[in-house]
Amino acid sequence: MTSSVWGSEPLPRVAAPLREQVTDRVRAAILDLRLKPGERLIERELTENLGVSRATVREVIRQLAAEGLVTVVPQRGAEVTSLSASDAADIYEMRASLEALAVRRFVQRAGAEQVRALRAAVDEIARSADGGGDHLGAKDRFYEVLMEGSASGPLQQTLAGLQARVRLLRATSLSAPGRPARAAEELRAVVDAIEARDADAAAEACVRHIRHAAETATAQLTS
Amino acid sequence: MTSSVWGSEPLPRVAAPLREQVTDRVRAAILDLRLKPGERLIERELTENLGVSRATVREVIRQLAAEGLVTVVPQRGAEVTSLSASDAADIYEMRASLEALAVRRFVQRAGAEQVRALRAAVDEIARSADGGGDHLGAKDRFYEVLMEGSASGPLQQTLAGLQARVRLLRATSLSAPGRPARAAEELRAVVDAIEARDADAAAEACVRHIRHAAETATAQLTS
DNA sequence: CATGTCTGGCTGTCAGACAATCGAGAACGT
DNA sequence: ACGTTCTCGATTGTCTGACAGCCAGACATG
Repeated sequence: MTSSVWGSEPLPRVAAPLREQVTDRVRAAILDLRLKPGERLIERELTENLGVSRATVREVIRQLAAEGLVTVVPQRGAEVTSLSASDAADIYEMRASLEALAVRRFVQRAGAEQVRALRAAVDEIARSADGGGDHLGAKDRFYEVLMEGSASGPLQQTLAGLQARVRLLRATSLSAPGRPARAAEELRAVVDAIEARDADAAAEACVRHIRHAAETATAQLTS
Repeated sequence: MTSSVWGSEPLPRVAAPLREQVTDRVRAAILDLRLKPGERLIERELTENLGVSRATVREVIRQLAAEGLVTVVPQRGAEVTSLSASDAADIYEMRASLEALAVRRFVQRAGAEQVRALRAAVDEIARSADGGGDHLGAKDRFYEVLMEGSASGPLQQTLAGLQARVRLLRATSLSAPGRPARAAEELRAVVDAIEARDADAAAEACVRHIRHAAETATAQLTS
């Protein structure tokens, strides 16, 4: 490959179109619960608060709708998606299946460097679990590495959508005492299996992790 | 349920927003290969051919991009997605996982009436396999019933996206001689297990079916 | 032949406009 | 006082027209 001279391939596209910056802003607002589930998104308000035209706002809303973060009701507009308990259960189950797949792909496709990065990420999570540190951010980095290494566009896209929706619940599920530490441990098991290049064990550990997350989350939800 | 008075639930939404009609048209064009993978979608052309404004066209494109049917390159516009062999493999694997889940949900949630409908659908597929009939349409109906009975919004949405992408390949994968008949048989096995309310067996049969489909498809692709 | 320049074709974004529709409150009849 | 109908403001759905910026390929130049 001649690409090794210039770093990585086609060029990761730096200059973000305005529409994407706006999408990110709104998505962040939703995930931070500054916009709460069920709340209506009025186009005019968004144009004013974000300083962009209505056309742009509408494209952004469609984008977020496709990600499942907002729900559009014809002739009434968009509101922040609020998930039913059964939706939540299904989403966790889907995540379990697909992340297991992602982990398998990681074992097949990732290089030694990426395995190291994943190990580093899980260590960071563990550190942030007991003590200080940006736990959410650390987890994000973990998944970033995982997706990068599994090298599958379709998987990445789909899982991103699922994860975003999980985060609509995460604010509650994370609050369970002691959960972060155990989560870190479960993820460590995944990485252990990956380092041993044991795809089956890694996938299984991954499923176990998400099942646990789902349990604590739904426990919070129904209480 | 009071809904039995008025037929089925919230109201299936009859008057489709123009945007959705257009989306359907373009999607159909892509799946029929009237727009071939790699072909560019020029906004102005679409506005003329479809008789709608550019704003509407752009929202449609974003929608299809989210479904994975078109790929947008910043500053260059959209083109029909062309899938790599590895993408195809991943998509089939994802489908296997998620449809297995859907089948499980169907076993849990579907009523006797829906099981009957599913049986009818698979019979229809078998009939269309050897002889005349709309094979594609029959399969669509099968999945429609399956999704309806599994009663999961997230699952339905995600699987719809995957299926659409599979169809980008299906024109080739279906051409394998004798494949329709065996596909019908595999699906019958799924329904058998469902009728026996054996979720595990049903899920397994489902995975087997999609693995086979994936094999014949990729065999065609790499040849 | 390699390099620099120009130009047409598209996309990205904006502003403003108008009809259709929904929801809530006002007006009404009983 | 209560249910029904009417009315109106708020919002979405869609269109038109416009303009700047970017990209690729044609063209000119040394």
